[in-house]
Amino acid sequence: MFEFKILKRSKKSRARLGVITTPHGEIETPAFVPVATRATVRTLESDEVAAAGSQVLICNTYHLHTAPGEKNVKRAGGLHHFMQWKRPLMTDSGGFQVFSLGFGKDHGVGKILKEEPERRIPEGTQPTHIKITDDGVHFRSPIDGTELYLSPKESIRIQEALGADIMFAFDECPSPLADEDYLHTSLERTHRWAAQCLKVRKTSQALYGIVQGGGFKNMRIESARLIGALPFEGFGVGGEFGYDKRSLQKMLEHVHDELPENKPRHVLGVGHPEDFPYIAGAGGDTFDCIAPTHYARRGTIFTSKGRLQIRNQRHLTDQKPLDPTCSCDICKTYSRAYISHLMRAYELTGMKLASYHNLHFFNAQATLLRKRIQNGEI
RNA sequence: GCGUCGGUGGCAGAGUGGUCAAAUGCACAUGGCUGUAAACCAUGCGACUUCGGUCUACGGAGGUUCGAAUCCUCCCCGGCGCA
Repeated sequence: MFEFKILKRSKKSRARLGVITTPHGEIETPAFVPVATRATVRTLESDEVAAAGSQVLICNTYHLHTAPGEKNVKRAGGLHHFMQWKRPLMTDSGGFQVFSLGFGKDHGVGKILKEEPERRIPEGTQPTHIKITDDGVHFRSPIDGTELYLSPKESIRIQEALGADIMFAFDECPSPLADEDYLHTSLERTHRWAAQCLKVRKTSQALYGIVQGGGFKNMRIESARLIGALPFEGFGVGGEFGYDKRSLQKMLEHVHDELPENKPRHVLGVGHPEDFPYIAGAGGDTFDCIAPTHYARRGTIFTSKGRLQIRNQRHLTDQKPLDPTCSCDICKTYSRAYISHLMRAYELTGMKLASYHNLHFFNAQATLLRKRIQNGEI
């Protein structure tokens, strides 16, 4: 059972309000999707993640395959039961790890660049620690060196064992440093893999195809047409899109214009609070980002007035909540002084309180986003 | 009182004649982080600067030396031991 209903289309933009129905309930879209890589939104219990307003999480095939292994997850009754999360779940395919553990690690870059690089990765180059072939990817765990192989078939097999409501096709998330020829070859491979994923699937779990194409409009459009024509239940848009928010927005618009409009679109790995309006405005329905929890553990608090480095000494005497306008349990209960103290003392509770607040903030921003679309503001 | 060891930047702690504005760690500050390799990474951290340097600093005061955080003398302070 998988369904996407569009409740309202914006007259101002490509934004739409919708509901995705899954075996584990509904997702009001546009929705923010917290990242639970290893079957946990770090530092938080599943019911806390739900209490913070999260509708759906995305777990990771590569990491769960590494530990504890899909067999153990299946034995535990599947991901939902394993982590005691009762709402919808997605699993990312491991395609991002092709980048993050490959060229990303080699060059110390994330998938988003700020400016044009001096050198680009030519076609035919292999990352240092992993090997990308026509059929799949040979990984080596950066933690213990364990060898690991993922392919469309393997990824789908694992994702089916994990049992999330929504799976993603196995792709290559290309490095933002890849040159045009590299991207062409990679895109072709990702397209071939997409068809293979569809072919080998055995369950009724929804499967999203992934559009790539880097910062090249023609490749993005080509990819969107090709992937969009395949019988996926929805679509992910991955990789990088250029050097600024504006080009990201434009590229999303081009891609979404080519995708079937009655199916949900997920923007992979993008979603700082300031990104929400244009992601939705470009026609995105769901989007995930590690930012709330990732930043929280480093002391960066997201607030209605921007970011806050809670570890700074000055907060030690500040009795205000993290965000005076926030309605979360943390802001109702604890002061900046307390959380600053905990973070400075490396107390785990500090990371947890910060994570909860940030997560709540992101979810609240998504709620606000829906309201604004409803009101015709976006 | 005698003996002995020691007093170095916000803290801890290297250095024991020039290559020392002084290792390293912590603390602090700034920047980065967008499908989690990440409770992480990078930079700065005496003052002034035309960024080439200049000045002030290693308990205090003198001294030796071309040159002292480093050697000598006295003083102050602390640990330990003996009275």
